[in-house]
Amino acid sequence: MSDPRVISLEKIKVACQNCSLASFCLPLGLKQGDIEKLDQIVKRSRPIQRGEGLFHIGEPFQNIYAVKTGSFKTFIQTEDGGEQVLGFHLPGELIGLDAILDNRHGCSAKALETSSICKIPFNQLEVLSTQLPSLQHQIFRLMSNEISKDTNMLMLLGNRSADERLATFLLSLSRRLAQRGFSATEFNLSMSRHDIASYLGLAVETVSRLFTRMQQDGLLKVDRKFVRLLDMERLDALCEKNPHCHGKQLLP
Amino acid sequence: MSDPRVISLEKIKVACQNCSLASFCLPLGLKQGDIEKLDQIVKRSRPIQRGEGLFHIGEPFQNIYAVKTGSFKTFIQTEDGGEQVLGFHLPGELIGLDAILDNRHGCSAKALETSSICKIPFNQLEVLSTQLPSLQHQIFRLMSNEISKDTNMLMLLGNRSADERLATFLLSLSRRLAQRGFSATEFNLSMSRHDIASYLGLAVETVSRLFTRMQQDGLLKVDRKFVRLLDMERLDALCEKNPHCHGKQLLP
DNA sequence: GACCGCACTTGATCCAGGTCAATATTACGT
DNA sequence: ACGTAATATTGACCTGGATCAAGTGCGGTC
Repeated sequence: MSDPRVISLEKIKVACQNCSLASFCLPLGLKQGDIEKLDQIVKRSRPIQRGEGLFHIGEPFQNIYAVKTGSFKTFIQTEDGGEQVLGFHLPGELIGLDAILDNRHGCSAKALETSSICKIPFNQLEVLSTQLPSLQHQIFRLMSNEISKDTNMLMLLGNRSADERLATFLLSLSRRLAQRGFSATEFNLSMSRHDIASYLGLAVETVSRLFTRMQQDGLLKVDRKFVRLLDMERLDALCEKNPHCHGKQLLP
Repeated sequence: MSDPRVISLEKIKVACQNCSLASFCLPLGLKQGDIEKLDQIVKRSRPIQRGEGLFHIGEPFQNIYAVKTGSFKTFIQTEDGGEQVLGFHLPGELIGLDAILDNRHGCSAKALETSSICKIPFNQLEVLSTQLPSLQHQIFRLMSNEISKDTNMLMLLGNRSADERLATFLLSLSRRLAQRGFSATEFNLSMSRHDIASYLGLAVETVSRLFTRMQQDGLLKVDRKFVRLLDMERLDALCEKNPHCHGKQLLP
């Protein structure tokens, strides 16, 4: 119908009503009419290039962000010039929830690839959520999820070996991608080895060695950014062998 | 006036209005009348003995808890019989916020000493907070605080040495106790060495050795559970030397 | 297509902190 | 007061993963 060379503005302006991520994101649990009200305060932005920042630590807090496409990392700069990566954010996940308390961002966020985002002015969201109990409930749920995600991460960093950490990380990505309709066994890592290492509390060299060793062991195949998980069984075993989490999985 | 041998029921039934913790806890920012409404859904409990559990991982989520006196730890049992400690909770801090998402507790909580708590049915709190915007706001703030607390912990576990971790932990305790009107330099550790080690991702032996080494270095004095911080300067230096957090301090 | 720069890999070495084992100290029940 | 169990300290040793130091290969530029 339309010329495929022309970028459709419709695609950028997808409303919450039609968004495929609605079932992970703020609209979950809302009635049709309520989604429309939410939709009116959401600002959809032009694409964000790889490496471009979303907000910087210390900046005043105005908006929370929902990833629409692509991926982001949140991080804190260390004084020696390094970065501590705090999290990776896939479509449907919210960024900025840690800033409510002191009205200032507690970390920085930047795009790992060309991405797009929905921007939601938090004070408007707060007002709206007093009017829509199910919206309030969903915000509570998402914040609660953020908290349990972090505590899982604590478990990971607190008492797991390097290979267990990497396996857990890969399976977490796999699961989140699968939820969003992508392949659970083949995907591209949008983040660098450095980012992965920092996130998992390891050295880059260790991550690199682990990838090659896991490949030798037939657990996976890795080529640059591209990963194919071959033996989910044994990868799972690496993750589950430790904590007795009553069916909980580590990492979101 | 009253017989001192008789335990005053008044003391147990302190209402939010008179509670000294109101400035950390849910009532912060509420008008007098609104505090009274909050007060009506809060259930105050009999004292809880050391070692007694508050809730157990996997149990259905009904209430959130605010520590009134004493202290608690939250933790997850590992299958080898050990525990991973997720956090310590002082008066005015909330427990259970991670359970909202899947309506089940994601960790267990138990008292570290004889303690008392306020129990708040979460669904009633949710209803009330749609009516009281400032209550909703305070819940958002407290949850946000929980998130940034955890991300700070990630930084700590991700890239800090053992002595930096212990120093950070001690100063965090010190600051939180001072906020609550206790001494910043002298206090009792209600948790065991084991708990501290688990929380900081270290071995018990390491924690023990660190205490003695820090004592030799004149940083502090430790006798069993009792700690006196002697050289705040150098303890601070141990914490701040690493991350460039724009004035943020690690740990709550 | 040749040069450059950066991300990644691989190898060699080292050490912080874990593990194992032997006391020491305290808390607690009888 | 005593015995037992839990908790904490101390010492000796070992190892996982950090650090240091070369390579290697890919993507971008002119």
